[in-house]
Amino acid sequence: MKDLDHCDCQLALQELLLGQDAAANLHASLSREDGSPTASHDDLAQAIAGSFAKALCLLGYRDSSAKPDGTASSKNDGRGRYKRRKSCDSWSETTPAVVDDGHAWRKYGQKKIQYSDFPRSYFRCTHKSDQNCQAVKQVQQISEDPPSHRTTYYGHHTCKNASDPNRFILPEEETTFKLVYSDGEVPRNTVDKPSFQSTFPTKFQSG
DNA sequence: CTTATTTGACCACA
DNA sequence: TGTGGTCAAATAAG
Repeated sequence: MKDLDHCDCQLALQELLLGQDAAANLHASLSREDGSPTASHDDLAQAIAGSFAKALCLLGYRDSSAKPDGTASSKNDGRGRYKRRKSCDSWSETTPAVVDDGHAWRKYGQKKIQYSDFPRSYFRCTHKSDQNCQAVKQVQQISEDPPSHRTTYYGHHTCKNASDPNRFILPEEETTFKLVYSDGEVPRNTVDKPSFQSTFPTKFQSG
């Protein structure tokens, strides 16, 4: 069990709630198989699995496959100055297909990984320069026959264009299932120390 | 034109 | 020195 700070707990709670929400969507979608479904069952199931995986990772019950560093080296000369900063800011999820998480990503690299048959792609937030959003992710195919892709996220979005994480709920269903956050806005975009303590659990008031 | 992707070079670290 | 993460020029797409 790792040390949990407030940020971890709140993010984990978010993910659990999102998973619950996605499960509700899936249930609704399954129980109305006469009409055209608004979201594929696969996507919803992936959303559920992803949310619980993130939550478990945040709570320290899963390895987030993090890199052991924390150094921010600097050299004014050339390229390649990089490195992630905190291992606890990363999590990964594995899905049969690459899913759109609702954020605007821009690919900035691709590498062949030694013990992997498939290359790894590197993405950063499109708003890295506009809004100094530090979110990056890596996507790598793991297997082909049972299609499997692993997406590893580093850092969270701080850009305002970040669409809500309930994106897998299509607009038609949104009015029915949308999570309502404290102020109608997801409190995820405070980088390190968000200061909402009591606002978060006030959702899901049936009314 | 602007914006995104491809791709090899560059760099830090083990 | 090998590996993997990032940069940026060239290229593609809108």
